[in-house]
Amino acid sequence: MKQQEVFKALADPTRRAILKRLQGGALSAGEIGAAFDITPASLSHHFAVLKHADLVRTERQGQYIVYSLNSTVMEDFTRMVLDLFPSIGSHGGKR
Amino acid sequence: MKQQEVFKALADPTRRAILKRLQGGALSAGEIGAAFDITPASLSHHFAVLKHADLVRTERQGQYIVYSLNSTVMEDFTRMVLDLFPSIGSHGGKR
DNA sequence: TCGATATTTAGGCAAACATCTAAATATCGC
DNA sequence: GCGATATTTAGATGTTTGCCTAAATATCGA
Repeated sequence: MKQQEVFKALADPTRRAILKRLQGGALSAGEIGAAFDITPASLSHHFAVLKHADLVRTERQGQYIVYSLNSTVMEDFTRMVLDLFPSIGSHGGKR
Repeated sequence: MKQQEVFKALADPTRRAILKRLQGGALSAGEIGAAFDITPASLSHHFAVLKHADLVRTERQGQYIVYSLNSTVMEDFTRMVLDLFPSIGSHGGKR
């Protein structure tokens, strides 16, 4: 995991909201963008950051490009946070 | 918890290293800074960011200013990450 | 193939950020 | 109180970030 890239990616509220939206399942760039008041170009920039951090995956489906979460990196990140903040480490555990 | 402030604070590797160092217990600004190759002024800036995010507490002890972790906010943050990335948590529900 | 739709890339700009030096503030030991 | 030590504040500088508009690329449907 590119730890630094992941932290930087998560530092922006729009990108966190994108990840939240993707929790319900894969969505095209346009479907994601409908919830945000920024231009498609700016959205695309955010997608690039998330992709560079390996937090999302893309797949072209015809006319659309579909984004989905990369749960592997997200799990790695969660574990890393638990390591940085071990006070809560007993919480829940792994599955 | 000031969620955005916490994410921004954690986006910098020096600040994450500071938090790591504090896991062993409270340390003065100088003791923390000994591990980093930046000026005391820059260190102080990082402390200010961490403090603004409520991740650390300060207490003057005579000549020194002693920093310690604020475990409450760190636990809140960890829970929030588990909520953002529910795949690993045992309690993915909202709060 | 043409025109419409979806998305990214390129280029530019203002705001935010990390760092530095210099100066200010606070406390200690003498 | 004075000088030394510890830390913060102020001001400046170069870099990064996030957003925009305009243009490019890819795919679809007729």
